Amino acid sequence: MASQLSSETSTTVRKTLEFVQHHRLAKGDRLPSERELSERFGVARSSVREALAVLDAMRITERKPKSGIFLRNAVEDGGLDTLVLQADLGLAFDPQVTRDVTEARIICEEQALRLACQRRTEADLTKLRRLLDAYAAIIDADGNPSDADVEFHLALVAASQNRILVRTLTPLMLMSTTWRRRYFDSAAIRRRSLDDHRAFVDAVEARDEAAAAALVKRHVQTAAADVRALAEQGSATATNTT
Amino acid sequence: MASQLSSETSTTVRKTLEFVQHHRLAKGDRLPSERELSERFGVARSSVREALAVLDAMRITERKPKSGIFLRNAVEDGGLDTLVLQADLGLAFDPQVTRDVTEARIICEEQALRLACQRRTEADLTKLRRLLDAYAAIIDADGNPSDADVEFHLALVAASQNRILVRTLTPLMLMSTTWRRRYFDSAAIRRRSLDDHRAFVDAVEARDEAAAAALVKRHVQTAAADVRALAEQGSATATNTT
DNA sequence: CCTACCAATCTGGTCTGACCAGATCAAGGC
DNA sequence: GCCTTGATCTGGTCAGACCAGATTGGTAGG
Repeated sequence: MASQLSSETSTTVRKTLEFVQHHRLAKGDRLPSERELSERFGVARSSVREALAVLDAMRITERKPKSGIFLRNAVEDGGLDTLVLQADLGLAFDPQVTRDVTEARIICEEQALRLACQRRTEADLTKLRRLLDAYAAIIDADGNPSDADVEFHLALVAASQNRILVRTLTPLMLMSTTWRRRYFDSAAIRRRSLDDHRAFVDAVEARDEAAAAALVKRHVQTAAADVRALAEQGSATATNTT
Repeated sequence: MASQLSSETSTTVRKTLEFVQHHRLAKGDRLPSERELSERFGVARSSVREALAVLDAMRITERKPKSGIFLRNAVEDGGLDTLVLQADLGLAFDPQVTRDVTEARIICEEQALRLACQRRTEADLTKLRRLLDAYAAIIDADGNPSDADVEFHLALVAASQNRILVRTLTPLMLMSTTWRRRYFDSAAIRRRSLDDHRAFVDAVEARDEAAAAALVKRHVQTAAADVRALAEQGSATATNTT
């Protein structure tokens, strides 16, 4: 969640998170008052309050009436939405986080694919083929397929007929793909990714659970390793991707 | 996420969701203007705007400047946070949703427990034993252990050393437990739940993956079945739990 | 010197009203 | 009938105000 908020609210959320990180605030610490934040950020208190409502809803902060604003979870310890928000904002990540995301994605996607093999409908297959074509069209036009990649993976999971799994994997996918946007710069990788996707659909169509499970494991792990290599390479010159 | 928002914001969020449901609004539909909502709900526009900021962040609505407020996802199609929010607000649920949540929980918790068997530390075991005692104390005092239940399950998952899995399961746990609050009214169920929890810790300590996996599957499925029975029983008199 | 109490101050919660600029739409001119 | 145009509506943002409870610092009493 938490993309494309109104500009002012979005920037205020960002500034607040940066404030927390910069001042090394931890769980339970108190933030400056709304009035001070509004002055510090150069926006009206109402704008600060909108940002705080978002942070509150994300369980990052807690506003105690007549008392103050307290950190509920450190930014590093927030919910998945917080992480997606951080990825959107281009903030840096603990390498451990990317490893955990990869592991979680493999767990959920593998089981989802197994279910998909059992339950996929003809409509699912049709949709997947269509997304496959769209994906191919994008890379033929030399575009960045990161959004199409998310859409495809989620459609694959949706074939499990479990909408909760889709919603669970959505933030994980969004995070990975934010990181992978640069990664898709390589034409070879785009092509390999498309081949993998085709193999997914074939396995699901053939109801071959074992093949699907093995494929997704390799696909995600390979991609994650490539991203990690790219990140380490990049971190020689820059600490984060802002 | 999205519990314990400030009272006004929370109720306004609720009213807005109810408005959407009541008027059968679908994706892309337009909501009344902020000014009209504020009048309709009897609160100031600033309060409406705070609620809309939350709904925006949850990707439920989209505010197009100078144009209007549009539904991005139908309430039924929102993210996990939306569902947790709905559960918090006591709104009704599609039975399919509870089934999907159960399935997703089993998938994630089973794999998390397997990892926990491999990676659990002494500190994890100490914490789990402590939570077990706290749980026992609560049911001895005839209290409702739903919060302790969430805490225990999440600690169990945390022993997998994968923080993303914890965050992924958090909303699923929160949802289940909101539903299960009534369910814990039965002393027999509270006792059985405690026994299950003890067995979890024993299996993780013994690093017995197969036992842990089987246990969690049975535990979650049994609980879900009981809740479903309770819900069907309750729905004879009331459609939802408001 | 320490404690207990009280008032000034600070804080979040909420409301009112205002201005801006772009989107929308209906009325009027061609 | 089509296009222009201006009134109107919308979200975005701001300033300032009041409330009531939490906090706190200083003072009076022990």
